Amino acid sequence: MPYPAQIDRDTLIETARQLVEQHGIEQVSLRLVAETLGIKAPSLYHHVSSKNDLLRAVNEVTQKRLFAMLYTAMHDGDGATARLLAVCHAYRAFAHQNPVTYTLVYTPQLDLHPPAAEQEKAVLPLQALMAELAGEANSLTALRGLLALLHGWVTLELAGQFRRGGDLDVAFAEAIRAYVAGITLVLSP
Amino acid sequence: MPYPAQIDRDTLIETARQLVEQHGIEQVSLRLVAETLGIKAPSLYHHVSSKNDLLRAVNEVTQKRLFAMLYTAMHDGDGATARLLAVCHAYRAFAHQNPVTYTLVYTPQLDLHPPAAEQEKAVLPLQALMAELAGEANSLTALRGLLALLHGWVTLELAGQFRRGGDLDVAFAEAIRAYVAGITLVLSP
DNA sequence: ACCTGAACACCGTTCAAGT
DNA sequence: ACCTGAACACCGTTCAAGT
Repeated sequence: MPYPAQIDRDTLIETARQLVEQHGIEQVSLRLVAETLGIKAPSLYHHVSSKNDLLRAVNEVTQKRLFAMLYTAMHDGDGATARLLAVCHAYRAFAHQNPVTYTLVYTPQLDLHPPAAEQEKAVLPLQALMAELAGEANSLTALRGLLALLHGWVTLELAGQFRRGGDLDVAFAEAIRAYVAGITLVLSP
Repeated sequence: MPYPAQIDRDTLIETARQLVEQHGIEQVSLRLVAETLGIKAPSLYHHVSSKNDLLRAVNEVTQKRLFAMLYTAMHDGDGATARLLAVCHAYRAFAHQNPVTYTLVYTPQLDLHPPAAEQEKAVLPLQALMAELAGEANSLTALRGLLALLHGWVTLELAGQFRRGGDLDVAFAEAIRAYVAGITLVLSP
């Protein structure tokens, strides 16, 4: 017979997301998530099919939030280069504000990735911006290199691999500007 | 009284490394590692202090093997640019050949990283190469950007984020050449 | 329809006991 | 000095039983 639902899928996902970001992925068990919601672990299986399914949903949310930030930033400044730099700084800021969940999205070898189709759609406005700098034909390559530089930079930063001093804000801006200058030079339309 | 040691630390680490690479990090339990070595799980604690300690040791080995490959490649070709491109291709090849253990080295949020001092020493010859292109004063920034681009590219590739077609070998080479051209331009001595 | 208690097979880790 | 069996507290997951 009917039973008043105590949680729904979205609050479950959001609770899990916050717990992961706060305590780290290792500390988050289904029992902890359930307890935070005031129910028991087996009940979670009415809303997600497995822990992996839950984490995959968390990653989808993280990715959506990231790209939302990027597209907000994309309207800052005049000209393609200025808008691109704003996007890059927004990207890095997001990773710094969400170190655990950001890392989780792009950690390979665990099939926790959001569906590829989602990712592909989300990235199109950014590719259009690259097309302005490197030409239509080279926009995909230019985009891939940019994403690699952004992701690699913040990941190594978060992994504590950039600890030899220097102003990382300045260095990041320089590395980005070098890459952007390079693609307009090497790949220019 | 004395007891003939059946394993030593190095064979333990190497066995764990191969199991992780073969079966993925999730599938590798201490009981499996022990069984592979013909002993029982509790015995492992005579050689490592915890599973994390073991994985950290595996990561040290992976990092040493990676940089060994890079420095072999560094002697290929004449001129700083050619040698740098050889290093970049060696880096990517290593990641493709060791997808799981490579990923594990640079996965943040789990304190599995090799001691920072090791990393810093290993990277010096590569920094010297960057100094030839971008000048001594900018070599650290240029190095960080290069490592970011390399790590980001292979990670996104391994995470299945570059699935929209195109020749990834060519695109990788172009992205690297764009960055190298950019640093000599923007950061030049 | 949703939630629970009890149970399953696993896990990392500890430790007294064996050789 | 090294290895083992038994045990501990945990984990994800299943399922019959409750409302």
